[in-house]
Amino acid sequence: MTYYITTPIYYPSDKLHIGHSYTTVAADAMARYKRLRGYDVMFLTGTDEHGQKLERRAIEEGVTPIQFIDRIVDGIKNLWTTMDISYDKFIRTTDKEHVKAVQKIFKRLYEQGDIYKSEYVGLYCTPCESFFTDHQLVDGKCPDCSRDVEEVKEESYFFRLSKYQEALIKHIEENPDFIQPQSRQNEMLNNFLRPGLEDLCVSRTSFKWGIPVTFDDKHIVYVWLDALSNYISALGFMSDDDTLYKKFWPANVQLVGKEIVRFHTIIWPAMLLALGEPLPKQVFGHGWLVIDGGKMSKSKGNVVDPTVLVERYGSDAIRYFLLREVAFGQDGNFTNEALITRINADLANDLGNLTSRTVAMIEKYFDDGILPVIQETNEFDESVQALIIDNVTKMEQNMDQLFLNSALENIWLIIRRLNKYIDETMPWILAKDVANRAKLAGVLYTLSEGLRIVSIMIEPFMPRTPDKIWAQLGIERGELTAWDSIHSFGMLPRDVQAKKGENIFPRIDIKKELAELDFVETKDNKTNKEDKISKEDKISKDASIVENITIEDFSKVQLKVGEVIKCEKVTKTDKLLVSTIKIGAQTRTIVSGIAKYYTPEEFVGKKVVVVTNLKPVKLRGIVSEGMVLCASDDNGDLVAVGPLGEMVAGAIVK
RNA sequence: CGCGGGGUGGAGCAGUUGGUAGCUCGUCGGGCUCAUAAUCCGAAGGUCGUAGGUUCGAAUCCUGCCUCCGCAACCA
Repeated sequence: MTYYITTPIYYPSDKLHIGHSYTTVAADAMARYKRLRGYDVMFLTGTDEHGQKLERRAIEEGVTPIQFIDRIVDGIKNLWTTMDISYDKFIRTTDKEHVKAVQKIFKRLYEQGDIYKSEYVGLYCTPCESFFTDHQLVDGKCPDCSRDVEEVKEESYFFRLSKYQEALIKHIEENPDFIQPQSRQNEMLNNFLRPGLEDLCVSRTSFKWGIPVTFDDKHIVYVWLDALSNYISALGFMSDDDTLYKKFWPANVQLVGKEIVRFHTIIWPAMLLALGEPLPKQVFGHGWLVIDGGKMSKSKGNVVDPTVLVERYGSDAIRYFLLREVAFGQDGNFTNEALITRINADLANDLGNLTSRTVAMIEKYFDDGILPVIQETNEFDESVQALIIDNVTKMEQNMDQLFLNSALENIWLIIRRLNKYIDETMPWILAKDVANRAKLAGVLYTLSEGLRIVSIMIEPFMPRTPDKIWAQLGIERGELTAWDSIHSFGMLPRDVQAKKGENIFPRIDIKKELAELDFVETKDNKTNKEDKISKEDKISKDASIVENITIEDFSKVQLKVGEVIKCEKVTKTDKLLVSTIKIGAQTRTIVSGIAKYYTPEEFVGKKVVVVTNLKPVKLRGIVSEGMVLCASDDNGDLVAVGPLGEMVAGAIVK
C-alpha cells in the first residue's frame, strides 16, 4: 500500500509564515498517520525557484539568483526541521532532474501538438514595461501613465488548455472527491470551466531566470509548466529511473491553499491529460488562517512568524493548535490568545495533567511505582473502554477524510473521559483501605492503558509528546506503541511501572505571555517593514527620498476649495464614488476611491480641496475631472481634506 | 443581477441524509484533593440574520431581502 501526499512548492522570495506551516503540518500529520498505519509513504514538499520576482530580488541584493535562493531555502528547511516535518523528499525546481523533466515534458507536448507557437499580441507601454488588454486601456492610452501604447507581438508558446475543458468537466463530475471541499469544486466549474478556458501562454522571453526551452532557447518555460511538473518530476517522471513514479503516481492527496486550487484543478490536470498520465486522486483546498478576521499580509504588518512561536511553546503545541483550531477546509482565526488558551486548556490541563495525576498516584500508592498484577475492575470500566474503542474507530474514519480537527476531537473525548473516570472512582479513597488494593490497581491500570492509547493516537499530530508519556509509563517504543495495539483495550501488561517526569505541557501565564508576544511580534514586523523600505531605497534611490521642490513647481498644481453638491456610488465598484463638485462658477465630475470611508449622503455638502488642473481620465466609463485630496495613514485609513473655517467654493488653495 | 463563502447563547465554532439546538473558552454556584490554582458536577444564557414558502415537522429544502468576508474589478 502506497500513499503519496504533496504540499505546494513555496516561493522563496521571503521567509515563510504561519500559513505555510499550516499546510505543511497538515500534510505531515497525514504522512505520519499513514506511515503508522503501515503505508509506504512519499511526502513531498519543496520550493518553486524561478521567475522574474526572484531574479529581481537577487539583483536588489547584488547576488546571483541561486545565491539569494539558497539562503532562503536553508531557512525554509530549518523551519521544517524545527516543526518536525517528516518530508521524504524536498524538491527544488532548480534541481537538475527537475529541469530535465520539464524540458522533456515541454518538448513532448510541443511535438504532439498540445503546445504551439503563436504570437502573444499585447498593447505595450514601453516606459511602464507593461502589457495591457484592450479594456484595461483608458481612452486608448496606458492606464498608468496615459501615454500611447504600441501593439507588440511577442512570440510565445501556448498550451491547448481549451482542448481539455470538456474532459475536465467530465472528470470532475464523475469524481466528486477529486476537488475537495465541495465548495471549491462549485467555484471551479462556475467560474472557470463552464464559461470556457483559454489557451495558456507557457513561455516567456522577457526574463532569463527559468528553464530554457530546449529547441528554442530565447524562451524560458513559464511558471505553470515548470512549477506544477514538480509533483511528478520529483518521482523521476520521464527520467532514466522512474521506479518511484511508477510506484507512487497518481498522488493520493495534493494539499493546496484555496488561492491556488484553480491551478491545481484545471491547468495541472489538463497537463496530465495531455501527457496521458492519470490525475491525482484528490486535490484538497484548505482555508486560510486569518488574523482578526483579515488576511495576513506583509503590508498590514500582521504576519505571524512560526519560529517565534515554536521557540516559545515547542513544535508539538503549535502543530496541535494549527490542526485543532480550524475546521480543515475552512478559514480559521489565528490569535495569540486562542493559541495560549488552547495550550492551557487542552494540552496542560487535560492531557498534561491527566498524565501527571495518573503517574503520581501509581508512584505514591504502590511500592517502586509498580502496579500489582492482581486487579479488580469497577462499574465504570466498561463504559470507558467502549468510549475509547469507539473513538479510535471514529478517529481513523476522520483521518481518512482529512478531517484532522475532528480526529483530534475524538482523542480529546477520550482524555476528558479519563479525567472524569478519576473523579468517579476516587482512587485516593481506595488508597486509604488496604482491602481495596486490587480495585485501586485496576483503576490505575485503566488510566495507564487509556493514556497509552491516547499517546499513540496523538503521534501523527505531536511527534515529540508520545515519547515523554511512554517514559513515564515505562513503555519502550515497540509493539506497545504500534498503531494496531490500540484496536483493543488491554494490551498493556498489568504490572505497569510508572516514573514521574517533568510536566509535559507546563501551564502558561496568559496575561504575561500575551504582553511579551505582542512586544516580540511588533518588533519583528517593524524590522521587516524597515528592511523592505531600505531595499526599496536601493532600487529607486531618489524615489523614496522626498526632493525639495521650488515654489514654481508647487504653483503648477492648482488647488481649489470645492463643495460636493451631489454624490453617488459608481455601480459595480466597491471603492468608487462619483461626485459633482462646485468650484466657483463651474461644476465638475470627479471620481474618487473613497466609498469605503464615506457614504454618498455624508459626503454631500462637504467642502474639500480639489486638484483642478489634473488631466481628466476615464474611470469605469466616467470622466473624472480632478482629484479630491485625502489624507491616509499606514493602515490605509483615509479622510478627506477641507478648509478649517468657512470658505467659499472656488477659493484658491495655496 | 460577476464568482464563492459566512451570519447559531458573552467569545470562537459544530450541526453530514429535515424530527425537541450542541462543543470549547468565559461567567456563576457546588464537589473533590490524586494532579500543572489543575479536575469533576450543576446553572444561567440562543425565537439558529430577516421576511415569506414547502412539510405533520426546518438551523437544516425553496424564494426575496439585509449584512460581513474573500476573489475579480477598481483606488488620479
